[in-house]
Amino acid sequence: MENLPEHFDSLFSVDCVIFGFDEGELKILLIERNEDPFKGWFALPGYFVEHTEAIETAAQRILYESTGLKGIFMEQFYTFGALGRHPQGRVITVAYYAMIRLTGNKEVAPLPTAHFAKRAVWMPVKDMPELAFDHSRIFRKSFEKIKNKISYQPIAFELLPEKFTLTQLQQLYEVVLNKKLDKRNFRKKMLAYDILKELDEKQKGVSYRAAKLYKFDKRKYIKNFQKELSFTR
Amino acid sequence: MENLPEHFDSLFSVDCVIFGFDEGELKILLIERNEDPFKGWFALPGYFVEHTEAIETAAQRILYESTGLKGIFMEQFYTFGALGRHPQGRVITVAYYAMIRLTGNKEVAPLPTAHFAKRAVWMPVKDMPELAFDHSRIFRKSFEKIKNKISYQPIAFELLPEKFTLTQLQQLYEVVLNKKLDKRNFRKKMLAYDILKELDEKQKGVSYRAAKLYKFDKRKYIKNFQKELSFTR
DNA sequence: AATATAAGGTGTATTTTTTACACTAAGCAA
DNA sequence: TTGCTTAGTGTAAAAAATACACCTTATATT
Repeated sequence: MENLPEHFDSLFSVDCVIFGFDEGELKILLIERNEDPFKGWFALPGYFVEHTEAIETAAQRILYESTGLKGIFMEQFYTFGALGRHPQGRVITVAYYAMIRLTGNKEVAPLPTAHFAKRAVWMPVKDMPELAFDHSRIFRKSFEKIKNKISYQPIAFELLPEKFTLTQLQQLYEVVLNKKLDKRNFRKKMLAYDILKELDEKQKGVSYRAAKLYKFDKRKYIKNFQKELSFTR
Repeated sequence: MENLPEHFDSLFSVDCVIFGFDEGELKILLIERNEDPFKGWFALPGYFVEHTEAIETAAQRILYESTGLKGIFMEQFYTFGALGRHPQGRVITVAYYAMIRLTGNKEVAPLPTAHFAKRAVWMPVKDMPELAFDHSRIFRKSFEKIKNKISYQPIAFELLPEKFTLTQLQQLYEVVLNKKLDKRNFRKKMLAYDILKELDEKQKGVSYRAAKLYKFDKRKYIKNFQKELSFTR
């Protein structure tokens, strides 16, 4: 790096908040740290960005190395750079979030090369421990973000299995928004948006009347909505 | 910085998008660069963050040095780190925006010590030239942001003089949202929110019937709204 | 076979919000 | 006094949101 003043150099990193939804619970992906500082603590999957890689690329790489999840599209939501946030010096971290379906992604583990992570776990949001560094704060901010976003963008479907019931969808909204919704109104509204495809298929393996399955219909969504959605009430 | 790998070091900077509203026009604050790269180009006020300062602090300092504006509260909205964004090497930039009233802030100029900036200008958004680095992109993203935010948060008032008419307020919404609003519906809705204080005072110096002046009433706003606003339609 | 259980699935009336739409009033200038 | 320009106002119709309760269906149990 020529012509640029040296004393401005800093380290920077990415941290990933990955949301999943399973058995009616919202979960996020954590690693247990294997290195100081905060050895033994839970933390968001994250690490330093290489000098020659794009931030998004780094986020994907680091998520893969620390949890085995590959090719997850994440959205940047905030950059944290408070002076004291890293005990060893100035580290600025760019935070990303993603919502993924747990089906097929339940087994998570760091690559053997990821010396900084001992293991990876899906942690229910309601049982969240205090996290390393300022990661608790980062998590809270990401949660605010998705809470807001789920109200007007169809991101809930990313958390559900490809085929889902309206009740599952409603439960997800209820968990994220932290409020009870009226079943009839919810269904009426959701179906009126005309972004779901009703399948000729029913739920299986339940010990009561099986519900119809639906898919999110991306084509319909794109066609119907350059306008705004509101999934909140 | 001990124990941390050296090859991760990068430079990082802040860039500021400062919005103003004057004579019915939305403007943003630019500097003309006085140094290579992009010498002679317009750019967003921005510079490198020092190793020992918080990012927000840096944003305030740099805005002050490059334009003379002091104590402006800015909100972070995105971090740009594409590999090729700075011709001299890897620079990650944290972008901030603010909306300020132009009254009393029309005269802007870099401090003599700010060698990188030749002059500062309020540029109408509609006349925006191509900017240095990826600043055009940063600007576009900030504009999306405020367009969205003005629809549900009372940030418009920050752009207006302390005392303003409803027509001025409406014009501002029309400029930002880029659509015509109905006068009666706009007023009805705005007054119904009950966040304005009607003053015993009228516009002065106009060559037609003078309009009533209003103030944004922050106390009322806080009292009335933990619910959501919608200023859009 | 009958019954119990548990969730699935549905409709309507009321209220609230949004929209569309056009004229009179006031103040200044000529 | 007249003309010009913007301020200021109301209502009806449509759309969206809300509140609310019962019957249906599949499975499990006896």
